Amino acid sequence: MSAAKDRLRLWLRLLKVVRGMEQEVREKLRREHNTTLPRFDVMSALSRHPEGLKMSQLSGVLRVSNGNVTGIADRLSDEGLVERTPVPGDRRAIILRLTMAGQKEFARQARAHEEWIDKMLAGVSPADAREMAERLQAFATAAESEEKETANAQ
Amino acid sequence: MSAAKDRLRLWLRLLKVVRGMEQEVREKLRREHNTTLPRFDVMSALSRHPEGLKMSQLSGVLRVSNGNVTGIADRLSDEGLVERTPVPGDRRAIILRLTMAGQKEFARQARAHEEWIDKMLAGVSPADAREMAERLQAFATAAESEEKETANAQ
DNA sequence: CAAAAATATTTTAAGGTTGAAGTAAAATGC
DNA sequence: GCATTTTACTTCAACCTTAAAATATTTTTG
Repeated sequence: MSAAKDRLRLWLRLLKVVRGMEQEVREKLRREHNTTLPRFDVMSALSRHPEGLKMSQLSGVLRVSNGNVTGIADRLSDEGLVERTPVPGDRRAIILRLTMAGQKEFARQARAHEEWIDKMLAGVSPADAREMAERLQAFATAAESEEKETANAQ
Repeated sequence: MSAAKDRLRLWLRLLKVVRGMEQEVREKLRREHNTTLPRFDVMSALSRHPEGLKMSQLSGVLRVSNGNVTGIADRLSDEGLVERTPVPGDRRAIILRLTMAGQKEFARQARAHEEWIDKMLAGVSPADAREMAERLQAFATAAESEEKETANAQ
């Protein structure tokens, strides 16, 4: 009976902590790097795929809509941080890739980002961090399989 | 040295879990209740304050900008779910309050919301939920005092 | 092969979000 | 008391976000 309340309380706490930290990251990105979290996320995904990603792959990885990525790519492209190149053999598709300038800029941002997080979570010991990460991992996979089951059940 | 990496990993995991759940909640609110998370949040805050809240109190509680609440209140008001009443003695201020219809509608939504969360976190035992909530609480307060210290240091 | 279906992306409309600028009213200071 | 500052709120411009519609291209199918 109270299980639901305990879980709800956990959820509200998670939401509060994550939103608070996220807001701080957004503000620092804006003030210190003149960018936004969605832009950072896009560049981060691209930096993990130096060969570039198709628009649809990118929106898949980031779990956002296609149209969303279009707009962000437009703006990053205006600033010369990413480039669009055609996919040989499929004239519908486009590959998005960090430019040299984009790689450099992202490296700077990522360094700062890691420091911010380290400071924000300074109260969590590395061991605790590893343990909690593992537990969250368990949720995530459990939640996903649950989701699939529900989807299949319909 | 690797402490920063451990904390970063924890952060990315937290972000992933919370974003995933949040997205699911958003979608369910949209599809099953024809509303949005920000609207739900506003109504939730108002339901905890039956006497109503001034616009500025509301944006303070929700930690969003003033202008933000204005827009959401406009739309909720159009649908008759909240009402604005003047504050006697201060013609600048406005009290926002759930209407009867708003209270009823929010009660429905909150019931469903609690169930969704309970299902999503079904893999977490009540005891684990309580323990994690407590730990997160510790972060939050630690992070806040850290923030204040940094602010003071400048 | 031509019609139909599927795929990749962009555009659009509606809402959410912010910081900054604008308006109005109240409080403060001289 | 009146000028200044502060407070409460709204408006604005820019960006993020989505689902749905529109475009263009490729694949499938009859």
